[in-house]
Amino acid sequence: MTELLETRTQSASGSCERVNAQLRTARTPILARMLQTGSSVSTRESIHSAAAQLFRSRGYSRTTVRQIAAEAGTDPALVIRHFKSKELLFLETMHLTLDDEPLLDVPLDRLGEGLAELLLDLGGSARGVFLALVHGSNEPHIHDRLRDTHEHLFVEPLRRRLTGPDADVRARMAAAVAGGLLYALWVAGDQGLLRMNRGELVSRYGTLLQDVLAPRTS
Amino acid sequence: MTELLETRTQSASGSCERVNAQLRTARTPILARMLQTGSSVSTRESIHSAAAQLFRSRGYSRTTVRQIAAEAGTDPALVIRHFKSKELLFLETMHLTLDDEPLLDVPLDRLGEGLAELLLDLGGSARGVFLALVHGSNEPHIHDRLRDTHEHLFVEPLRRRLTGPDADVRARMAAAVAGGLLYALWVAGDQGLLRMNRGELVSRYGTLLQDVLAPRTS
DNA sequence: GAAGTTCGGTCAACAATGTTGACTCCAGCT
DNA sequence: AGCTGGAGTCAACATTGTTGACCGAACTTC
Repeated sequence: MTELLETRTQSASGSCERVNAQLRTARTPILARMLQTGSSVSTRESIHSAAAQLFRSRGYSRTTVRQIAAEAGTDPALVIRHFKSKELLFLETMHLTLDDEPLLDVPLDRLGEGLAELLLDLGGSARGVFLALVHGSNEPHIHDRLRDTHEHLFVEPLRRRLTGPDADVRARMAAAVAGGLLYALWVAGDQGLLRMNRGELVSRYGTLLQDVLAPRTS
Repeated sequence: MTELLETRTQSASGSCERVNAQLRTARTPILARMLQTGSSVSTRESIHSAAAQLFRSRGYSRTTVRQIAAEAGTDPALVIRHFKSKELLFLETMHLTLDDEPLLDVPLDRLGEGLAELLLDLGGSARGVFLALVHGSNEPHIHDRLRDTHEHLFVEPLRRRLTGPDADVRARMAAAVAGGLLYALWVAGDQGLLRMNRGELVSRYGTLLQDVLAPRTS
């Protein structure tokens, strides 16, 4: 019964990295063992990538250590042995970074538009990591991670481009607006915004963010 | 006598569906139960309020059915028997509402400021419910609840005050900005914003929201 | 008034979860 | 050869949400 469930789950989530990982651990044990510490590195790697994929797609509470172990082709106990706990494994796998060059390259009077484009092109794995962090941030350590992420993903790059006594406040407000867009789209799932065409959303949010970053003196 | 009991229950709970459910279940024996054991209705009530408090303060995943039962002075099995599951109990207890009269009373050119004041005065139980919904929205039904809440807590009251072809878009963007403020303060925990004095935050966010709701034609 | 039904309450159990400890196995060093 | 240390396996633990069996009291029906 359990095997049936596991194979079903595995075949349902067919992934190239998973097959490779399994081949690495299962098919070439001799070769792997010959290299230094043996299959330790590669199983650790398998666990890491399996956990990253599962946490991203199913969130923290809905992915189980046994699922991770099955996906990585190993034992639940080994998952805990390598990374001390499920939470530490989560923290080690869920990092949200984005290149801030696009934000630093664009001229200052187009910073809002650049940020809007950046946010609305953000998708795929970034969405999964962001949602996993937000949903999991009931746990104190995950909350800390989300705070740090917000700080050095949004606030710091923006503040670096601004000047004046209230640069910090403007950067934080723009970061809040940026986070609010991701919140509305991904967390709350505002269908009205989701159905808008990208161009108009970029334009409207671009000018909005621009006004926050460099307010017009009316 | 029955009416008296019912009104008491209603005023204590404050939810239409719940009252109907109680009327359905507690049809006949309600009077005698109150006089004799006094347990049936009041246990349900105890479970409800204990669950509400625990969900608000500790979130969905960190509060356990056994904790709720202990707090209500009853048995874990009874918690499930009254409300079909932990998730349904959560959905029945976690309602986020706010009086929208303050938003409807204020003149249109002060709507942004009014909303900003409303948001920044929001605290206490509203914070707990909001965070519980956001954190728990990994679960599909809780996600639906959060979407509905966002829609008829922010979007609808704002759109009702706006006119023009893009009223819906402006309302949704303002709602996203509002949600972004709560996200930055409560979910991400932006220390810079948290440490700002309330007056300046109200002022800055007031004009920001006002610009979104009724953009200045520059 | 007696029998039956219903419903709240209690207890024990279940499967699934994260985690730990005992044990095996094998490479590399002394 | 013998020892050490680390990777892997297996069985167990406590805790979680949830269910089923039983109990007792009260309302309904005869």
